[in-house]
Amino acid sequence: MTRILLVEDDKSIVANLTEFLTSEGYRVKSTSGQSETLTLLEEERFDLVLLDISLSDGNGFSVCSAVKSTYGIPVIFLTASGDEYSTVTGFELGADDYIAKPFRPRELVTRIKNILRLTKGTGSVMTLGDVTVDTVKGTVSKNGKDLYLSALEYRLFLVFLNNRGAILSRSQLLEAIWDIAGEFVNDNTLTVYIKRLREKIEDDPQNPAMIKTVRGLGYKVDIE
Amino acid sequence: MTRILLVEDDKSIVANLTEFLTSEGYRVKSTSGQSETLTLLEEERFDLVLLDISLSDGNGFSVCSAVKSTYGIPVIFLTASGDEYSTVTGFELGADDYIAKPFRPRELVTRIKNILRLTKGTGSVMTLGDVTVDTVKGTVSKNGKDLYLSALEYRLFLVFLNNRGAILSRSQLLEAIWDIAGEFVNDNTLTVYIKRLREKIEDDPQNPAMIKTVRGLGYKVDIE
DNA sequence: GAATATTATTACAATTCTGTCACAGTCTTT
DNA sequence: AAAGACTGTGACAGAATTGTAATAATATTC
Repeated sequence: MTRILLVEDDKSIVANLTEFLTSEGYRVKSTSGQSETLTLLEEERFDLVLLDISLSDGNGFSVCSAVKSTYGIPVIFLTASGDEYSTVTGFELGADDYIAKPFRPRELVTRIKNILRLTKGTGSVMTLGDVTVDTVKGTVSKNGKDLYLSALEYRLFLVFLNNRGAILSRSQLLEAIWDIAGEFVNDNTLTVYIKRLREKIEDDPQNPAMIKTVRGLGYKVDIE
Repeated sequence: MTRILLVEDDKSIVANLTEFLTSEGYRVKSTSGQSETLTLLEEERFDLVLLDISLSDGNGFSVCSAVKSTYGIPVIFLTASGDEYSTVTGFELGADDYIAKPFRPRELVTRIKNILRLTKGTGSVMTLGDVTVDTVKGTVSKNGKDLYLSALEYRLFLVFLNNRGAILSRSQLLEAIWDIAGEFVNDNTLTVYIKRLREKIEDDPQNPAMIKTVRGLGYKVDIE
């Protein structure tokens, strides 16, 4: 069920669009003011925002940047035709698409589907057991609780995540992490980092479930 | 250097668009037939395809699905105005955007930039100026030379990269980075991090080209 | 079981990161 | 031009990271 927030002053457009989008299987809520919109966004989760630029109190631009940066929800601008400035600025503010009024409802739906398809791919979240990595934000969490990995631990973890099942040799791992300036580091350095990483992500670091030792060959990730 | 393939029968449109897009800094090649297009795509790599639907031999739809499935290059449809069928079908075939003729060249450029931004995000490598971020490896480089960003600097940079063009307020940025435990940090902390980040990624940190200050509002990323 | 090789752990300085302060700039308004 | 608000900078301690060495633990081989 896709939830759409329609931010629009014009009552007739609200009525028409709500009816049409609902008939297309979307769940629609509408607001008209800037503060009202931001309040509703805090209370409820939406999948997409349809945003009229000419809001009565302030303009839609500030709402757009707030929506994009805080919630990461895709935004489609509804704009008066011929208002090229709006188009350009809208995109620069992070809008994902815009459509000029008057528009055909069917085209709007098509654009909605398209944007949802395009933006879905941008959120890159990987999981290993109960550990989640958001590579877009650069954050790691375990059971919803945030973990703090240092820069090198983070990169080491990513190497494992992107090579699940493969046995990674010491030299491969060393190369992957410490290749920055062709510097040589102690071979044991890796061992220590493995330990530190395990201590942060494993339930029982002494009996690691995620990063397994393959004696004589290296390390590998077993589980999905 | 962004390479665009323009597939269009109308010679005057080809001439005009080629000139305009070239002046905008794009590299443009054009073809007119279906087979010619597919041949050129095999020989050369393009970043984006502008595709007229009404090709003389066969229609543009089959070219579109070929481009998307074989090469994964984003496609923008050029369509006759009012041809709603084209719009809908085009999107369903995997087009990333469409624009109705006659269109303003500037709007086309805006859409081109937008699509490149949206589709670039899905891959693992993002660029801002001469700085490249590989979110799969967790590495950052500038002109091919590796940069070392601390964990927090890296996350701050990612926030900017994923919200290009948007003005990000101090509180938004603070929230995005220091929200891990709901701890409160000094407001100036962000200022200092901005400075440190600029010192690592900017050519001239005193005159930042990537992370711009928007006085009274926050910061934003301007360039592509 | 003893010897050996491999991996794990602990501990330790050197370095870097992190957050804050005080103050120096800069822009805007009056 | 002066005042006020906002942003940038340098410096500073405390904390964390980073790499290494020494030592312990474990598995493998003989």
